[in-house]
Order: sequence, then C-alpha cells, then structure tokens
Amino acid sequence: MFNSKIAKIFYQIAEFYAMQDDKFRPRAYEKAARLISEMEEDLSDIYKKSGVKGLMEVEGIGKGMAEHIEEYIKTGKIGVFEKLKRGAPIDLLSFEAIEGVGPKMIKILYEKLGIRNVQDLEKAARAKKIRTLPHFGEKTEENILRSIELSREHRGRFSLGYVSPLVSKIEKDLASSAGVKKVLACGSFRRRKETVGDIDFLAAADDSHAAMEYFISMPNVEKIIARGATKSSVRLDIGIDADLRVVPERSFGAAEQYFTGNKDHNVELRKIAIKKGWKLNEYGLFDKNNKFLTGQTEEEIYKKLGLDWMPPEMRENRGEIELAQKHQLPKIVEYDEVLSDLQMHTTYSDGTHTVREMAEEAERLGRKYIAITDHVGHLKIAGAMDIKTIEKQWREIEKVDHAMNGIKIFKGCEVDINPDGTIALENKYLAKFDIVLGSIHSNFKMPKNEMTKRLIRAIENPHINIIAHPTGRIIFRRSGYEFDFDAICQAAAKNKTILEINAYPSRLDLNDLNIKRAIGCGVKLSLGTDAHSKNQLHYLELGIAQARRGWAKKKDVVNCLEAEELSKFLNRK
DNA sequence: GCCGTTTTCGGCCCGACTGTTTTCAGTCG
Repeated sequence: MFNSKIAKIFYQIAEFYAMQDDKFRPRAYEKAARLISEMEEDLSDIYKKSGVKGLMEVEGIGKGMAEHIEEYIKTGKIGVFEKLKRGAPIDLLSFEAIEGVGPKMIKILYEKLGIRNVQDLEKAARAKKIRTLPHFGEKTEENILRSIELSREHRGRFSLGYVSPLVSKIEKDLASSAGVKKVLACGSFRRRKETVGDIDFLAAADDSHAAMEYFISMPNVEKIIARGATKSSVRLDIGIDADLRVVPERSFGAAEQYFTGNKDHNVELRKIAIKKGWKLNEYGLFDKNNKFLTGQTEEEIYKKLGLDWMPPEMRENRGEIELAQKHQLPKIVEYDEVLSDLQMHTTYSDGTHTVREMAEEAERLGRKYIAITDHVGHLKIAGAMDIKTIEKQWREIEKVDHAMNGIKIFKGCEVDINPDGTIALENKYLAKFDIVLGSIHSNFKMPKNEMTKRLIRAIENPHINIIAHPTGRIIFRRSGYEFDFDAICQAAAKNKTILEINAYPSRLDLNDLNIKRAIGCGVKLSLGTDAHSKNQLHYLELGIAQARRGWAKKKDVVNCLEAEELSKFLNRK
C-alpha cells in the first residue's frame, strides 16, 4: 500500500505541473505513478534494502523522484508537493473521477471562481457561473454536471480489482491469528461484483477476542469505527470500510450464506425457511422450537431448504433460487476451465513488457495459450504499429512461440473501428493475423442508430473475430456509447463474431447483465485481460468472475477451447 | 523529471474530437 500512496502523490504532482503548462514533468510523474502502482515490490522495501540507488533502478524513477520517496519515508511529506499545494490548495483527487475536466480547466476554475473541489464545481455549475468564463459555454457546463452525476453514482464504491489484493492479504493474516479456524471475505466481494462498497470478513473462532484485537490493530487500519465482542468495523487506509464478524464454528456456513447475500437473495431464502416453519439467520437454520437444524456449511443450509448449492456469483436473486429448487441450475464456467487470455499489449504498442516477458508470465499463471494483440491502425497515441513493425512482431512471436515449449502464442491485433464501421487496416493485412479484435476508441457520441450500424458493419467484417470491450464503458468514469445491444448480439451470433469480456478492472465490459443477454442470443464470448504489463495478466480471474455472474457456461466461452479448436472456430468465420 | 545503438544534452507517442471560437486550447486515449 506504500506504493499506492506514492503513486497518488506523484499523480497529483503531475496534475499541478500540467496546470502550470509544464510540458514534460507531468508525463514523467504520471508515468512513474502508473508504473509504481503496478509494481509488485514495495518501494519502502527497496529503499530499506538499497537506498536511493536502489529506487533509481526502478523504471521511470530517477534521482529526483528517488529523493522524493526517501523524503517521504523519512518525514512523511514531499517538499515539492507541499509547495505546489500551497500555491493552489485544490483537492485534485476529487476531480479525478470527473471526465472532461482536466488540469487546465481546474486551474481556470480555481483562479476565476475559487473552485477547489467537486462540491464547489457543482455549486458553480448549478448557479450557471461556469458559462460566464471565457472559453466556457453552456454545453461545457452541462457536460460538467453530467460527469459529476456519473461519478456520484459510484460514490463510496471501489473496483473489485483495486481491493482484491488487500482483501486476500487480510484474509490470510486473519486466518493465521490465534484461535481462528476459518476466514472468508463475504458480501459483494465474494459475489465478485464489479464494485464493492465495503468488505465483510467472517471468521470462525471459539474465542473471538484475539481475532478482534488483531483486526482492529492491523497496520492498514486508519480508524476504528466500532469494536465489540463479535463484530468490529474499521476504515482501511485505502478508504474502504471493513467489518469483521466472528461466529462459532458450527454457524460458519449459515453466516457465510447470510453475509454473502445479496439482500434479495437472502430474503427469498428466509421466506422458504418460514414456509417450512423454520427460521434462518446467521447462526443457522432452526426449527419452531429453536432447535438447531444445521449451519456448519452452506451446502447443508441450501440442501435442507430443498435447494441445490450455487456459486456466490449467482446469488443476486435473478432467477437462481427457482432453478435451484427445480435442480436445474446451469453449470457455470469454472475458473480452471479457462485456458487462455485473448487480449494483451506489449512494447510493440503501448505495453510495458516484451512479447517474451508476457508469454513467460502467462505461462507461469497457467495459461495454455495467449493472443498478443497490440494496437494497429490509427490510434497513434497508443503506439499503433505500422505494417513493417507488424511483420517484425510476427517474426518475434514465431521465435518466442518456438522457443517456449508449453504455451502457444497467437498473432493478434486490436484495430480501430472507424465511425462508418470500416476497419482502420486493410483486409489483406487483417487476413494474415490469427485473431483480430475490433474496438471503438473514437467518436463515442454518435446517435444510437448510427453507432449500432457502425458496430454491425464491423461484426459483419469477415476478418473481425472479436469485438473488444463492446460497450466502451469505464467504471466510475463514463457510461458506454449508445447502441442497440440486442441488435448487436443478434448480428454477432449470426456472423460468428465473438463479444469480449474485457477483464481489465475498470472495464469489465461486457458486464454481468450484458453477458446474460448475449448468451441468450447464442453469442460466443472471449476473455482478455487487456494487460498492458505482465503484472496485469492475473486480471483474467476478474473476467471469469463476471462470466460466472452472467451465468456463462464452458461452451459459451471460447477461451475454454484448446488452442487448435479455437483456430478452427476462428477460421469458420 | 527521465532517459540513452540519438548516450550526459536534448529529446520526450500524437491525432481526433469537442466546444469554443472564427483559429484553437483542452481533453482523451
């Protein structure tokens, strides 16, 4: 978590320099912030081991930033940052989620209207003051309000991928604390919902005292909100609240069920218990004389109520209870049935690791095959490859593929879908790739019917195998572009074009509901991490979780095919 | 501020879009 603190400060320094119209320091700090937040090793450990010199060996960190980090370790502050803040006391982090408002706008808003945070901004926009500024107008004001609204929808929630590493760590630490027999993070985290509001830890222990003491004194605890014998609440340093609930071992299954939810699912389940004359709570299933019937495992609870057990990802009261009663639950895809990752970037476009590095890490993670899908076409900012570079990359992929015994590498690419639905690379080149992902990276604000036509034209292109991040939404930042989703699904099914479940934490696109609809139309789905560094390849798990939330079965997900089977499938188009 | 088959200075991904203007600055990816 030290790294994310430094990354946040560096990000803000970058913004401050951008406000001052500095051309290059913003890039340097931004890049460093990104790399730091993706690093596995802790910067404070590196500093402990080998000082400023060690820090300077980290990519993106030179003498200046290494000294900033040293200063922060020694004093808890960074002088440069403090000085910048004094010059313009603005809550930059609060603006981060507001799309369309960048450093230059923030500067003008601060200087002309004294706006320091999003609250001020909203007030000014509602009072129609923004439009009075030069170079600002009515539209800008409206867009600002819309962006604020969008960011508010997600207030207090955190993306699953963001909290995941910390949750796993706390789970492990709690499990090893005295007297604790079992630990599980429940709630929306266990259901693998794309965002989580808080984290509900559950522990089985005969003596809850030690577990509670451990929980409230963890190093990541910023504030203790409540502390009791069986339940405590804390605020963690990353800003999210966490509860710990301790129950006796015989109640663990009941508590697991109770705290995993969601609420509607639980209400339905308790209704079933009531109908049988029983009572269901977090301590177990009880008969009318309050006699304990069962509660040690979730399976027993569901079984006793006449239902099949179901994975947590399905417990949203979307029809699963009825199916469980009829013993007709679909068998959703298992985490270990997914063999591959079908979207990632390398140094050939905007990724930070080489083909070989990505392949080695993917292999280490157990992938049987991967597709390297660097940008081609006109997305120049993301370092799109030209034909010469593409051919060079093919040779390199062949070399690495040959050198590595286990993992197979597909030659892929991610290519832009033009506003008219044509593709930003000629067909004769597209034809040479093993797998082609088409995606929309520009002209997001088209009328619904035009966007639908644009997507359908791309889906009908014989060389486009997969539509990447089909809706274009970015969690907390922007809702996707407008189009007729069902029409797209029908076209995709008809043309054997795959729709992607992009596993990148801020995308998760398609989401669970889209996935369910797509499957209903007979669309095949693919999973890709969209990893831009090897440290992001583990995001695949997040994508599989969403597939499961959308009730995808093994046969719906092309990543469950063996490499040769997938080739055959792709060639059938 | 970082970095180095351009190597200790002088470069640093850049094109499209939007909303504001009437030629361009800011934002995004």
